[in-house]
Amino acid sequence: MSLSTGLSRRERQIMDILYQRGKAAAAEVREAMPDAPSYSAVRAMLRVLEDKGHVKHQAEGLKYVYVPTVARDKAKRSAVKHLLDTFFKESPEQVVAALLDVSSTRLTREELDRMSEMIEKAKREGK
Amino acid sequence: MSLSTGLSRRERQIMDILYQRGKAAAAEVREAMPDAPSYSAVRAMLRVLEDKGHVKHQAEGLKYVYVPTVARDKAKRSAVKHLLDTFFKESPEQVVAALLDVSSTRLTREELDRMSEMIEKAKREGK
DNA sequence: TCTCTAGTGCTAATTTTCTAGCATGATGCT
DNA sequence: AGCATCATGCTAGAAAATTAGCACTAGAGA
Repeated sequence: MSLSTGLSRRERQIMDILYQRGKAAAAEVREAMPDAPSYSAVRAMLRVLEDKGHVKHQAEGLKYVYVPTVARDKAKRSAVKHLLDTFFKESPEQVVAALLDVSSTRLTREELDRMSEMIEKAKREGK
Repeated sequence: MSLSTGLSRRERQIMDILYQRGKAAAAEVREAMPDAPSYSAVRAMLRVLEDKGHVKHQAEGLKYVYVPTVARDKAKRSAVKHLLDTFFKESPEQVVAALLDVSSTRLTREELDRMSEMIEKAKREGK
């Protein structure tokens, strides 16, 4: 089942954090969670996620570090798809508007240039 | 609490559907749900969502039609923000790459042009 | 060595989510 | 009128998620 519809509330929070950071130990995950529950609770949920196959762990030094099993890229793609389906079905180009809107202060000239270039490339290829 | 982190699995599914369609009756919501549960179950969840303040209902003809309380625009914006935080923190321009990738077949020349135009505008203004 | 700290595994119990089912009222048809 | 259909409100119970707590091990320092 898809990440966006198959996970419980807490599980989703945890997966989001793991995708943000790439990997994280239980304590780290806990700190990043909204309304953080107990450390035990977080560990238990990580174990459940591991049972379900959504994360795996590696021993790193003395502690466990958790990593999503489905590659960041794949998850990213399906997140974008889900966003499109939910909010931008009629007008995908509006994603760009939203992007400019949400992160206006952060976008540098270089980033904007790279965006232009990608679109120009798509035009050339699509033609 | 934010839509993306505050809702249970089923509640989130329902909200997604309502945002997709703008509004929907219980039966409609049910049909659109993955692993659709019983009709009663859906109605119960809509009631809970209404208690929590996430949706409201209007009588339309004989039946109830449910609508999200937070405006589509606001929800859209926060969904984009969440996507950025989770997957595109370092390189927001990659959203465009993902967009082109995911929906490559669907994008028309006109849509690409509009995207270009938005970016050019941002460049002019940001300069 | 003894003790403190920081990890782990496990489990029981609470809370929330999720579900089905029943009773009721309105509409439309024969 | 009598009946089928489709809507609603409500509630009890099952299932899943969420949580805390206890027992244990390894390493560091006095």
